[in-house]
Amino acid sequence: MADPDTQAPRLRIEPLDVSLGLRKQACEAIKRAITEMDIYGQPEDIRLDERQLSQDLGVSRTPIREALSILEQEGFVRSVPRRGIHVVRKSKREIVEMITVWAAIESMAARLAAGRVTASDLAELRGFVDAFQEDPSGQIGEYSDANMAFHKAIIRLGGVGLMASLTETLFIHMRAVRAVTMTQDNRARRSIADHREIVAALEARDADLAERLVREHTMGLAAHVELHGDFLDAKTQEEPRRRYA
Amino acid sequence: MADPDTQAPRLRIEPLDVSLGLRKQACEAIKRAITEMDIYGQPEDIRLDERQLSQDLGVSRTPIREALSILEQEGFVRSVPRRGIHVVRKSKREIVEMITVWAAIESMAARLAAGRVTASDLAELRGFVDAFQEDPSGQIGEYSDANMAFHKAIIRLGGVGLMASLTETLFIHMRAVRAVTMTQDNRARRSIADHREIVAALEARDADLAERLVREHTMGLAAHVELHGDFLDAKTQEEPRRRYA
DNA sequence: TTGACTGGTGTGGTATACAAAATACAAAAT
DNA sequence: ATTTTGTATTTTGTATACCACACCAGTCAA
Repeated sequence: MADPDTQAPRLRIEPLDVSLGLRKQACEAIKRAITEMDIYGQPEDIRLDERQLSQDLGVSRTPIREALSILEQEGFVRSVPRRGIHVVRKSKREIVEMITVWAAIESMAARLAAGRVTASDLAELRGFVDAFQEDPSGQIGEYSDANMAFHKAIIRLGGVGLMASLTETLFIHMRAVRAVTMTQDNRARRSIADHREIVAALEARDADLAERLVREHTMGLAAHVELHGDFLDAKTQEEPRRRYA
Repeated sequence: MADPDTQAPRLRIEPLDVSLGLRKQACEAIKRAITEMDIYGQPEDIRLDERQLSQDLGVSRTPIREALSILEQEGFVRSVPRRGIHVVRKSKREIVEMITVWAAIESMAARLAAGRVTASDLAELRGFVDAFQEDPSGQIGEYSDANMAFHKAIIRLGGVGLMASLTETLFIHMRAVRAVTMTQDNRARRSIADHREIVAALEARDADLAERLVREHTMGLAAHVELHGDFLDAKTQEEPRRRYA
């Protein structure tokens, strides 16, 4: 009798989301605005004005600040006391580190998934690769989405929810990078081939192989960024000179 | 007199920590209080009162709330709108998931470290294991610290800073668990043996072996918690009955 | 002309006040 | 006696006002 929802058929009333936190809404809105903006496009760093945001979103500064706190903790913005809040521009090194962590997590997920995948799981994975020809150069945008979905699926199939939530943030940060790297060096084409191998390894329930393939696949991206990702650091804008230090 | 710091070499005055963000201080203070408290000791969930905290710490509610936002994002507390803020009690499953992610990250770190470690790094690692006899049962407390330091060192030697910051939070969460599991099943003794093997693998620059050993070592802890960690879920306190659904 | 100082302005940090919501308690009715 | 409902209290969420500090520009002096 502990769960009133299952004991009798009653009105199915979903809790109205209006009380689901005004700060979360602000957080989502700002995060969306940040991710949709091409951070690495313009060289000057983007500054966020709390008062501007508050009157843009129609709420007071308080929820804005709480949202920005969360965003800072997630690494999207950086707040220097009394100096303002800036959208962070990840350095090449930071991107490479994020990819490395991603590789660590997803390869472990692949290992775990090898002992758990069902036939329908495998079918789903194949759907992400078979929808494209050997050379998806003509449909980079679509393939980028399918690629993302493939990797997310691997992580999900590992069965460890924490992996999914941790990589969520990593993926968002790398959104801007993926679009560029995908077009370079025939990466999309190689990516498909790698993915096919990974699915095969999972189908064979070969945990060691699946882990190795995923790791090498993703670390390949890391190496690629290490080599060709200098555009990330290129236009490093110097701070306008700080009074201290 | 606008720029006192660069004008002349004078007293090395570090900026008053009060200006270094009052919210960070509150965050640290609350986090410390949480980690030092034995969460799994008493069955009822610990509720945090904003006003109580604000007058305990001598600041207003605003920085407290921002600190709690961060702590929630880090998974230490959970804030249900209009219902209060509670210290989270990790379930067995969540602990196992955290250990799994830890294993993923640290095994990758070990792989990377195998190609980077210097002689002094190895000496440092040996210091953490050689300080104890084969059976450190008599000094569980000290060994637990050394054990933690060993794993942190592995991650640090991987050279990926992001790994260190990500696992930092994981380690804090598992603090309470480690103390218990360490005494069970001769784990401390086995732990030392495993660590010696890991150091040997790193010394041999065997990346595959180092990765595997670290993974199996840590996943062994996961399996152990899976088996014997029921005390985590045992006293699951029911909420005092909510008016809605 | 150039340097420093000094005010002004704008921004973020903090505190407080107010409103909304949920729980607890009590009273009344069945 | 128990349950339900209304009220009061507690507590969170939001808004606003104020303050401190950083930057900037203008001015004065060397």
